[in-house]
Amino acid sequence: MENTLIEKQLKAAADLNRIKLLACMKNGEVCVCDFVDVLGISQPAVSQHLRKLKEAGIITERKVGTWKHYRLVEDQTPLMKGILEQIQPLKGCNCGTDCCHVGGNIIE
Amino acid sequence: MENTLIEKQLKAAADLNRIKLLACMKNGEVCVCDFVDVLGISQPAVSQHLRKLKEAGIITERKVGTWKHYRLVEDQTPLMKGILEQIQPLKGCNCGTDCCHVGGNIIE
DNA sequence: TCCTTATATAATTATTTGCTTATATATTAT
DNA sequence: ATAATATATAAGCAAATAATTATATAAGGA
Repeated sequence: MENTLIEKQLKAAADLNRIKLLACMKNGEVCVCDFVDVLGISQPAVSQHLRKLKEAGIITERKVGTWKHYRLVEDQTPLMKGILEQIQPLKGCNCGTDCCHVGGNIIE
Repeated sequence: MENTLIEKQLKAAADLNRIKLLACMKNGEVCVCDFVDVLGISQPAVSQHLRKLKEAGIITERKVGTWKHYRLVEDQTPLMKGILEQIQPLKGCNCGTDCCHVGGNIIE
């Protein structure tokens, strides 16, 4: 892996709020609205954090109606595999059966 | 490992100049004067980078006369073990037999 | 169609970070 | 003691980052 990608992924992960986002996503998909409560920051701030993680190739998204569900990509780089292993999953923030006040958070 | 330590170590590692410092130290000890040439930044800037790595518990130092030799700590956290594995050693920057214009860079 | 809801983008501001220059400290040599 | 060398710390500044508020876009329901 090149140093510039290493730097990009490290920078993306090196923020407490984004670490929490990753911790949430370890349990599965999460939608933006839920993150707002978890982090206590504004919705645009959450969107910007998610964009940074997405641009680093760490997460991906899926549109579900008006909502957007984010999740970790399956193929993590060796670097991110190691980092994600050290982040404890954070319960109670990911999409449940009534995520976004509708049902169904299963990836088709 | 706690999230705050994870964040501290990620932040310390998430900088291209500090990645290069770590890449140098993968080959062994390095002294501050050598880093200045490698990175093309001032001596105080190098000192500040090294301090950040030290405060994150990633590197340690050893005084040799007027000089200071820096090296990776032996006991890395699982997080740092994984990260360091992904950084390619950078040759030609670490202390050689005539490091700092004296001899002897062996750790006693 | 219009209104509401969920998210993204833009513009702005505040905070943090990384650099520089200047100065301080410590060790060695004269 | 004084001078020279290596490194650290302090102060100041510029660039990058993370937050906010305001606005835009897109989908769903009345």
